[in-house]
Amino acid sequence: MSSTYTHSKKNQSLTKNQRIVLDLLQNSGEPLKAYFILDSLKKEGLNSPLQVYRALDKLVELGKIHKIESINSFIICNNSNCASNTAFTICERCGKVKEIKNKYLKDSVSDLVKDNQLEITRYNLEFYVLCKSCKIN
Amino acid sequence: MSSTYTHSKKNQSLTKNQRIVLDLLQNSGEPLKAYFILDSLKKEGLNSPLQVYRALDKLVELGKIHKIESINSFIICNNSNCASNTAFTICERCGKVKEIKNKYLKDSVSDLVKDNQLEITRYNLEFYVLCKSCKIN
DNA sequence: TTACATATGTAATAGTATAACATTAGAGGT
DNA sequence: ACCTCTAATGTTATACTATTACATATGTAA
Ligand SMILES: [Zn+2]
Ligand SMILES: [Zn+2]
Ligand SMILES: [Zn+2]
Ligand SMILES: [Zn+2]
Repeated sequence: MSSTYTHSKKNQSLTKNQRIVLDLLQNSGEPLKAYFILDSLKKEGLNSPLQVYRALDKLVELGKIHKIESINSFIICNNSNCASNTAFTICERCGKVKEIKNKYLKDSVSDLVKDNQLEITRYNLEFYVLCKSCKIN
Repeated sequence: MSSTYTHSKKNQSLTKNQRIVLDLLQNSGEPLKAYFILDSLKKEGLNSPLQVYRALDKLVELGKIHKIESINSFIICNNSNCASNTAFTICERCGKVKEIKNKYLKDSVSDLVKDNQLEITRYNLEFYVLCKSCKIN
C-alpha cells in the first residue's frame, strides 16, 4: 500500500471517490483547492476535475466538508452540528483558516437572525483576522 | 451620446475606467459579473478583462462596491458606512441579492465579535434565504 | 523639470468549474 | 435471479474567472 493517507473506517456509506476525497481533507485539516486535490489523488485513480468536483459537491451537501467561498477551497468540517452553516476566521496575512467552533457565537448569530426577522435557510460567515503568529511579526 | 448609462456628477476623483464601471454598477443595482461588465462596456472603450478587474479591485478597496464571493459578482454598496464589511441576503432559488442595511444587525455583529474576543479586521456575511416572491411560488 | 507613484493598454496564460454523453454500480421490488 | 430506476463514474471538451508580464501613459509633488 503506497497510499499517503490512512483510510478511516468510518464514512462507509460514501462512494469510493467521495471517500478518498474526504480522507484527504480529513488528514490535511486545512483548506485545499480542487485542482490540488486532483493532483494529490492521481495515484488513487482520479483523473479529471469533474470527478473531484462531483465528490466535493456531494460532501458539501452531506455537511461533511465546507467550501470557503473567498478562497475557492474546501475544508473538513470541524463540528458536528453545522448543517450547511459555516463560520470561519481567515488570516489576512498568511491565509490560515479556522472553523469557528464557539457554540455561543453560533447561538448569537441565530438570535441575531431571529431578532432581525430574517428567515434564513443557511449562512456563511467569513471573519478576516490577523492570526496570533502574524500579529507578533 | 449613445451611452446606456447616465454619468453621475459625483465620483470625480475616480479615473475614467473606474468611473464607468462604477456607473454601470450604480445604474444596475444588482450583482454583475466581471465579464458581463466587460461586454457591457466595450462601447466605452474597455477591451480586456484586466481593465475591468483593475477598476473593480480599486472600487472594492475604496468601499464603493462589494464583491459577493459565492457568486463571483460585484454590486454597488448600498450603505455609507460599510468600510470593508459586507452583509448580504442571497435567495437560494432565484439568486436575488440584497445588501443588509439594518444598522442593528451590523451593531449586533460587532457586539458578537467583541463578546467572542475575535479581533477582526473585517467580515463578510452571506445569509441564504428564500425571497418573498420565491416563497409565494 | 524631474522623479515617483498610479493607472492604462494589450497579449498571453493560469486557475476554477460545468456541459454533454456514454457507461457502470447499487438499491429495491417482483 | 431478474428487471427497473437512480445515483455515481469516466471522459472529452469547453466555459468561466482571474492574473502575469511588460510596455506606455498620466497625474502629483518636490
Ligand atoms: Zn462545520
Ligand atoms: Zn496569519
Ligand atoms: Zn456596503
Ligand atoms: Zn427568490
